[in-house]
Amino acid sequence: MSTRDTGTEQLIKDTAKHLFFAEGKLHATTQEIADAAGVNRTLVNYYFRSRDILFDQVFKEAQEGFVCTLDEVFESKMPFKEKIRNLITVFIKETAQYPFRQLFIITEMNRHVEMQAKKASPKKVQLFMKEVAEEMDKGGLKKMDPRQFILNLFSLMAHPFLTAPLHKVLFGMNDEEYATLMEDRKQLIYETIFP
Amino acid sequence: MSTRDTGTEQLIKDTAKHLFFAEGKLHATTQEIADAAGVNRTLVNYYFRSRDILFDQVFKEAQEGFVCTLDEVFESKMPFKEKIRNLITVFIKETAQYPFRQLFIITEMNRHVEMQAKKASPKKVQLFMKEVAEEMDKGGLKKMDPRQFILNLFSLMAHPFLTAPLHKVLFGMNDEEYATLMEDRKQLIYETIFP
DNA sequence: CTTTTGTTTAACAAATTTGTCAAACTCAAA
DNA sequence: TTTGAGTTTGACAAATTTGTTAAACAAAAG
Repeated sequence: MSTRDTGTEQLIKDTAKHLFFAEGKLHATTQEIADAAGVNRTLVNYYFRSRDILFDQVFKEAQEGFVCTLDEVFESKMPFKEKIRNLITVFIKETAQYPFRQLFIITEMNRHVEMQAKKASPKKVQLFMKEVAEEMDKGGLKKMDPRQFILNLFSLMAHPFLTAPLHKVLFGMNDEEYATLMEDRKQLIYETIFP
Repeated sequence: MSTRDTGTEQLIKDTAKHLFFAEGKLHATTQEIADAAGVNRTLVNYYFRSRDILFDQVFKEAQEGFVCTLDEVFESKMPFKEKIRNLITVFIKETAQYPFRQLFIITEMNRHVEMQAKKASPKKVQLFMKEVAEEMDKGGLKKMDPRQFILNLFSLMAHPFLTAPLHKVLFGMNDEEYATLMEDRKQLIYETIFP
């Protein structure tokens, strides 16, 4: 079966990603996705057979995209501090665009409990943890369990985006003001990690 | 209408909270809630009229419970550092029990966009921000936008619980090991905040 | 014991969401 | 222009989830 590529398949997938990751509509219906994409709902079935398959594809790509982005940073050969600064920049840029992507990954992991076991590709994580540990030995970093360091780093980067609606209310800020606050965090996180 | 109080109404509500906040089943169906509670599904309608009303009640109580817990800490008269240490202890204890509560609040806020405006009771937040600013002036705290400090604090406390399933896989840890890691974080967060 | 009132249950109806199918359509190739 | 493969659409069927009703049940009141 050849294809004419009207771009519809990609449009549906992109729209789904936008609803899930950017707007946080974690359980959007096929009708909502189709409406947002401006196409007939049936096309979701035509291109993806079922809602679940669309979800699975989006989920898979989300996970891969996330991992890829991080791998590029992790694998680059540069001094530790540079690498972290780079990570912060890249991560915050990505998260600003898709603040709910991790959330989606997490809630989907909750639904498919069975797959929690297999995925584990901890090699690169192990490698990064080793790098962190070495930096601690060198004295460039406060000594602690490297996993705690990683948790700190990702918490500081990701959480303010997840909780944006909450904090906008609490702080009485509009979208633009909050975006500025997030931009300022890049430097701040760096300074918090490296006092 | 008087009541005989068989405890069923409370049981349903508690079960819903457990599914939502502890297990992260953010969009559990009434049947799933009833099953988990071991009661007939119809009772959900008998006691709460509709699924939405149950959701709203649970959401409201979640929000109030969360705010109450924090208020007690914020309003206590004690030195700043003590207050923070107290906050960390209380918050982590609560979050360990209900790791997805904030998540629920956030995703529900996304659904009812209209109510984002009204809720704002920023008085206590303002007060706490002022307290943070004073502590910075005194030199007990690195100078920064108080909002950033608050974001840091809550990110460090909350996010590792939200992302627990993800990090258990990445670090290859079981539930117990991860719980220990979380317990250790209390002290670590304190030291990160007050270098 | 009977009645009354509140609770629980099962069967049914309504609403929502998803999946299927055939017909209509579009565009490139023959 | 005609054909044909892929695409889009609307109508319909199936599945899932929610809401309603009447009858069965349980416990306190009379």
